[in-house]
Amino acid sequence: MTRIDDVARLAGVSTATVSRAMRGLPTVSAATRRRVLAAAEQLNYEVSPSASRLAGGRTGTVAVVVPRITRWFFSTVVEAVEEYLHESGYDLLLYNLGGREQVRQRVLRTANLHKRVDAVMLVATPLRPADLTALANLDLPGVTISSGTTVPTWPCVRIDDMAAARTATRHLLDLGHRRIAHISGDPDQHFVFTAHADRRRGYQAELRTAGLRLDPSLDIESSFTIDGGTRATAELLARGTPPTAIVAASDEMAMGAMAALRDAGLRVPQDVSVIGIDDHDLAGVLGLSTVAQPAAEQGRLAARILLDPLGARTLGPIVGQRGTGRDTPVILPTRLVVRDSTAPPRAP
Amino acid sequence: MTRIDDVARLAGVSTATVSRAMRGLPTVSAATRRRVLAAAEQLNYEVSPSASRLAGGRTGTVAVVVPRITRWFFSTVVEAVEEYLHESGYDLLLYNLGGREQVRQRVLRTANLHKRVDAVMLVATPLRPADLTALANLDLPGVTISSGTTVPTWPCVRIDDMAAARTATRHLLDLGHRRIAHISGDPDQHFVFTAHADRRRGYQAELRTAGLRLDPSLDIESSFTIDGGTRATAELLARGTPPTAIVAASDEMAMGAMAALRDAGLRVPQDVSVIGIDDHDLAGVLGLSTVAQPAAEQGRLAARILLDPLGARTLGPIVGQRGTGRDTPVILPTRLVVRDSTAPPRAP
DNA sequence: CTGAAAGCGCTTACAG
DNA sequence: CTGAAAGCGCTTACAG
Repeated sequence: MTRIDDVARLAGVSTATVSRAMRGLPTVSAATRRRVLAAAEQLNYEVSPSASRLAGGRTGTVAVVVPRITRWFFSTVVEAVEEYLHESGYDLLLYNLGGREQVRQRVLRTANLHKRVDAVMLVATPLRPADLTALANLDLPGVTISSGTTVPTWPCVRIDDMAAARTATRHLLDLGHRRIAHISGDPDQHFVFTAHADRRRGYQAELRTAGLRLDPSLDIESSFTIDGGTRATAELLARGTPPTAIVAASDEMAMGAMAALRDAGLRVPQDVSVIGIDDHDLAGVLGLSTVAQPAAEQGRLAARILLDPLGARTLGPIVGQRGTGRDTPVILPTRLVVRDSTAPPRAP
Repeated sequence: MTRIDDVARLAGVSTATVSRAMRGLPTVSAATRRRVLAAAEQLNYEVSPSASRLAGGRTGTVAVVVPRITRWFFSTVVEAVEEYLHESGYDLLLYNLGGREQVRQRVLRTANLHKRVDAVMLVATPLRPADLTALANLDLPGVTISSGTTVPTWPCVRIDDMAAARTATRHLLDLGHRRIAHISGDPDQHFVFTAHADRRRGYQAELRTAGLRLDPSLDIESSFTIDGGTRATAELLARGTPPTAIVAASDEMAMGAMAALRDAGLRVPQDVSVIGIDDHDLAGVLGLSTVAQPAAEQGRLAARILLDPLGARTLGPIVGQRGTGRDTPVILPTRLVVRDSTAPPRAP
């Protein structure tokens, strides 16, 4: 395997100069740089990451932490982040928490990360208060996606969860619904994660604005998954008169709800309207109305915010960015997408 | 940050002994090991990966290459692989090809990988013949998942694609269908990737076994996605009398087909039956009949086959494994799952 | 079973 | 703009 001194010899310079030229440092004359690059090319030389990391203290690697890569939001974010990182010359170390407490510990506790990566991205990762301080003390650049996760000194990219839920609820109100249920995630008291709470507040606020009373029996907590949607809806139906419409806190929950309604012999939207939040890849196939959130764009933007201060060769401005997210979160817009799962309630 | 000599000093041994003790080498006395581990614990010491890699030549990292992490099969495989790798002490470097030719080049061409990882896993990655030889010459352990990708010297884990398609087709025949269409992936002549070809052969073989003539107008090539399924089905319907049933080469294609049928005013299964292959997370919600393949298990198994020869602390035998995949592929079983998208054809 | 010493292949002050 | 030399923090023969 060719090493730096092979290139140095061929180019007739020192290894220090090769090192500088390869990294594009400005302190190398154009002619020398050309000679070095030609020699590297000719020898098919590639810098050894291990040696470079040990000597330089930088890893060229970013850790991306997601709860479950199999869910739409996370795989979509990771796809966008992977592209941005690789185009910027960074590697992506994937950590999929998958609900394993040990993994959370290992990943989030200090020592593990700061020797393997230059920066950390946390995607909608429920954190314990202790994790928060541990991360803030990590002395590593970081960024979070989604309001659920906020590390004191890290910038954050997200949507306005409360507004998204308000939009969904208002759509149903506009159609004439008055008996509107809400199914959302299950707030684990051990974790700091506010996305579902914000969505719930949006649903409630919009009903209040419309002058409606909140009916607690129409507001169900479950988990943020297809199966959670199914269970929440079954519970809802078991409680008596069904609502005429359901706001689900995610598209996956909405899909679970549609399945539960079908199993109960209720038609969507004739008997019950359903709306989600996300714009999942399959929302179109299912005819699911939803409030779309830009998952890939949140990923790209977060990647850029993370890499910029590292002096990475980042990829130009991103459309729609307002602010850097460093002091205040960057909030990306959502938008209502009406399909076939929502319609006016039947005349009584 | 504590280094190896801090630990050595505290434990009263040399750094060589600390190194050996930390890695669990057998050439350390129990008493010494205990002393070293206690010192490391006390100092909160963690080996520097960069230094360890440079000195030892091992990276403790595996590259996992997928075409698109957002698709069901790939995210499910990656989730299982991530768990196995991390439990075995390995890091996972994610490469999402995403159809970008440059990325394929960068990832698959020699120099890039062999300095950053100890091994490579390729998941259903269409390869050019030139890539195949490049990888075989990489001198790096590797494993592939799915018959689409076969690197000469690498073991392979997959299902029997032809048998899966036969099972799907036979189910429709058993229900009484005779006019059965097939929609599958688009074979790109530049790539070596045989999964769709194998599934097509299974469909055709089963029809022939039933004594039916093949009707080329019922066999459509499209892409392996939701959208591909929609387009293929629209094309099918545009060709005249619709079939009474469709075999889709993947669940995502089947979902696209269901959407296209609905848009055309045809009901599933009353007018047209649809069956897929996969058992996608959402197949249940959609009531989609399918031939299930064990994605997570293929991932786990491939990870194990990859790590075993590296002397990794692997995690015991995996149920259902037959052979090591080194000489002949490991073939995992599929099974028919009947839901609501398949039914007998209507009486004419 | 343990240690002294060389070496892995770079980057970085420092000096010029 | 360029080079000589030290050093990054480990692992690995080698010797005992």
